[in-house]
Amino acid sequence: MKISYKGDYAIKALVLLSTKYDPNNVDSYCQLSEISKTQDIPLKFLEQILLILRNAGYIRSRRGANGGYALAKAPATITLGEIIRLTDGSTAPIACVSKSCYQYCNFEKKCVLKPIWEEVREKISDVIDNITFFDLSMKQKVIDETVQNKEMYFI
Amino acid sequence: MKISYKGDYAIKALVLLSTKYDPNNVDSYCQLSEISKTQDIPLKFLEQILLILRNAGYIRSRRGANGGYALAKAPATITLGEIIRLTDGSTAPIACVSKSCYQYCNFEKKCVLKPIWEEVREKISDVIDNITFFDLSMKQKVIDETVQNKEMYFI
DNA sequence: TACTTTGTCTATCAACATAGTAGACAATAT
DNA sequence: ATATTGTCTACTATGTTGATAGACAAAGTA
Repeated sequence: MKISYKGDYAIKALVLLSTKYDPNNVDSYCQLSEISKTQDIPLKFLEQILLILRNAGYIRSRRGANGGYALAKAPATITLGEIIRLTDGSTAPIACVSKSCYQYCNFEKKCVLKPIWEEVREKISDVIDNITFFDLSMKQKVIDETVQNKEMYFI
Repeated sequence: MKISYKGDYAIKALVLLSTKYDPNNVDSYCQLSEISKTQDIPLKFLEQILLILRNAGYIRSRRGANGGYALAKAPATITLGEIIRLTDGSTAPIACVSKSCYQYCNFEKKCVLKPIWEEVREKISDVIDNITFFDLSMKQKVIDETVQNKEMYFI
């Protein structure tokens, strides 16, 4: 599994939206330009990525003044793994052991490698499918507070 | 970590050479054409891959009639991980957590993702760095015998 | 010696993926 | 009306992958 810039950017955008997630305030949107600036993501590239996330139902958007993007579902219901698969495709090391993009291979039944690739696939899934954007947003908030405190010492 | 055809072919060639490894018979070489046919690898592509393996010291070769390739070291001393890194580069999910191809990232010190990518990297290494071509060749021999026995039942 | 067999090395190439950029358009708020 | 903000499609530069081609070098054999 390699994380592309597209995937990395998608995750960072979702982490930001997760820290701002508030089901009681449905009219709060985070703008493209803000995400682009704070996460250091090329604006027009980010635009395309947010479109993918919106079309997949993870975020919703509003046009016009005071428009922007917001999470469409609770952060705890979105796993890191599903976002990676959405933006970067299969997380398996090779197509013959992929659940999402399986491709048949002639060697399959007498292959010494297949069980190994399956093990790698499972180990990766164990990590990324058990982390939600709620987990990430909580950790991000802690980091943000720590950085803010450190900066205050300099005043 | 994605295994490319190049990596897959390199591993399959080395598994074959490992099953034929015999330190007592230094004059036994396995020919390019045989590896190509039995492993279903395009001959000219395989040639380039074997060149990489030879230049890295994993195999040795002999030209001319009865020439070919043979392992240059004991299968037990070659891990799956080092061959993957040789042919496909870093096995880390992202450059900022790669040991072999590390690249600095501005976010590093306040990144919620880095520890996760490190965990993924470690889980992958746990698998591929603890498997040697001796292990693979032993399993391959068992498979070959089983397949042969099955075929004999049809006679 | 001449010839066949086998590996060596470098160049080239088509197809695809990645990481963007550009610009016309649509909706919303004031 | 107008400014603001997201939408959508097209395009492009660059690199990687998975090969293919062909001239060359060495080793064995008649």
